[in-house]
Amino acid sequence: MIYSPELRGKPLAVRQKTLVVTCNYEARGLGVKKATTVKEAKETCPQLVLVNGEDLTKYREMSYKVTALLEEFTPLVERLGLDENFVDVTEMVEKRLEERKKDGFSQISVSGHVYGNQTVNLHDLTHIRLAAGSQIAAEMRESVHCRLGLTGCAGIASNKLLSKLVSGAFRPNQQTVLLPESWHGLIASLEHIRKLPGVGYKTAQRLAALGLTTVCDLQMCSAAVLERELGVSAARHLQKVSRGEDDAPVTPSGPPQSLSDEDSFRKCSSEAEVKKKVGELIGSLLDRLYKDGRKPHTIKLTLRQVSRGLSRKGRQCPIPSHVVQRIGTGDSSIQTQLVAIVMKLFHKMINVKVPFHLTLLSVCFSNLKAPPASTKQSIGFYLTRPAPSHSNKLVQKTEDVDAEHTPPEGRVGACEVSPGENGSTTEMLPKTPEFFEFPLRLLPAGIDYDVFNQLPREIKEEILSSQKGERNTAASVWSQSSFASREEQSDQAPDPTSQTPRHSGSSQNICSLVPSDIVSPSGPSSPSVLRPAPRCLGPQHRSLEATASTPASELTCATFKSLPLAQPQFRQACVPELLEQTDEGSSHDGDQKGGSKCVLPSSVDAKMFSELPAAIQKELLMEWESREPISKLRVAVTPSKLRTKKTGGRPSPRQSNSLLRYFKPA
DNA sequence: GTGGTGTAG
DNA sequence: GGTTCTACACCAC
Repeated sequence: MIYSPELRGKPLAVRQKTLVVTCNYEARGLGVKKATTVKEAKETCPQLVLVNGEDLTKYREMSYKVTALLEEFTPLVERLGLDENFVDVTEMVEKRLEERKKDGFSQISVSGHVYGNQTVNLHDLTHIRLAAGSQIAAEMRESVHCRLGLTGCAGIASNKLLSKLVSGAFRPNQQTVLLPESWHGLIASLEHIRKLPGVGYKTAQRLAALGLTTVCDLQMCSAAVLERELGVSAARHLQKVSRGEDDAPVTPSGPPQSLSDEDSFRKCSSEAEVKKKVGELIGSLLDRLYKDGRKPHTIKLTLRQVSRGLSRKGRQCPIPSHVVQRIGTGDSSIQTQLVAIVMKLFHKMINVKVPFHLTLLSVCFSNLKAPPASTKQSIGFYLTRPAPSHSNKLVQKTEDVDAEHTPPEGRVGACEVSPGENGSTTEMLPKTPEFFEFPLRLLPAGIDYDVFNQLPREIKEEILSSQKGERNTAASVWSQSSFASREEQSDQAPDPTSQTPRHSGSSQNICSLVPSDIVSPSGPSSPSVLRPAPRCLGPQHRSLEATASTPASELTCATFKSLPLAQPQFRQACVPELLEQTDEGSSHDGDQKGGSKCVLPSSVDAKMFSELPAAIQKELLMEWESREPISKLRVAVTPSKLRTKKTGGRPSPRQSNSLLRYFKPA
């Protein structure tokens, strides 16, 4: 939608091969369902517009922008797939309540729906917390809408499970709070056990074999029976889930732990074909690794054979250190070397002297580590040449790494973990690569990697140093909140039965933010002008759903779900309008193609601005356009401890940067 | 660490 | 209940 606004209002589906993987509300209204075949979907809805969604690059990039934006509010953001995030807003809520204690919380009210239409008791501190959480969720949704042009739902509740379940109660682009008294009604509204998070097809089958098909069945089932079938751990977990209990913390996701690429096909039965396909997969992965900035130390090949049905098998091995070193340097031989390694793995699984028939190949890089400082590349590399395109098989000669170079200290948020409240661990997390190897997702929201890489060094440094020391927040055990994701639930939640709330721990505030679907419905489509983002848009143009839910005695937040469709074009498309919309400061004639007027903020040095690359000019205009409404939403995060379950932990958050400073007249 | 399975979006 | 592209968690070894 963002890329192709002319499609707005039309039934649209995203396909991968022969499958419809998702569709917009217009398509759903005409009977199209997810996970059906393209053929069926076309029969159901002949006017259905199909777009190819096999390449996830744009979705992934937009997805990380949403996560990064939410991380500006708090670092406690956990990703769930590409379009959902849990956000623990407990601390934010506490801070807000502290600030408003004086006036008796008179400004606190619920934003959005209350699940089951339950009455909010503003004398009940738990209700007040959840209400505050809902206001925060609304601000997050607004920010995502303004800055990224996405709409979505959110659910606010006291744990991740409930916030996720309640986030889909009202859709699209709405949010719902779950008060503790209504948890049972929400759980009971799930018509089938399969709707419980964590219960997939296989588990549902096993449970059905025990005669369990509803959540109520699960609640009533004897622990012994369940444990015999699923094992103690899974059984206990499942029974807790069936009671709305979830004590899992919101664990900041950080960058992905692995990067993989796969392709499925009808038939691949020769070694040469395999080698070719593997080369393509590795090529695109090298591009992603390059942007990521980390280096993989393990590689894995997975394949699917017709003879073995749908099951896959794989082999992995460490990547030799001399090969690791060359990854990301633009070394043109690296692809060949990696293909050779993967082909060895292939031969471990397949005897090529016997006919074989593959239907899928997947390559996965894992054990990703930040490169040692000595492998840094010179800044000239980034300023003078485009990133090597391995997938296009361009041969790029890389300059040699500058072994002497030392990264600027603390530039990008080397994240240091101080002892927890209990005095436990002190762990030094790895520092991120240097600024010119800046991982995409560590950039401030709203700044594109490619554009960033074109910036002069001083500006890069300023952007990065302005983030220094801004992150690191404690996830206190007793208070967490999350934003949950969208759910495949009916548009209207059934009337819940009020029950005694279940507590899973101490108070938590969790928001899940789930960017909603592809496009927005009602807006008139403008033919030649792409509709830009944020505050230029009325609510009718895009949809953003945010939900907040509160379980038992805690505060939880909501989930955002969105379906990012293409971003770059969106940004570019924004520019023409933004040029006319900027209302602050003096104006200068822009040198944009078409001679459109460009109005710059008064503090900007027009000459310096005009000397910047066009892409950067556009980026800055976007930034200025979005700055004002954003700033008032930003919530300060108290520096503190950050607990992560993952090894790497991550340096931190982004903050919009004051690029404006660079354009002040001397 | 490795390999397989299950889940989720 | 097999269909796509990822990513991750868990379990056994």
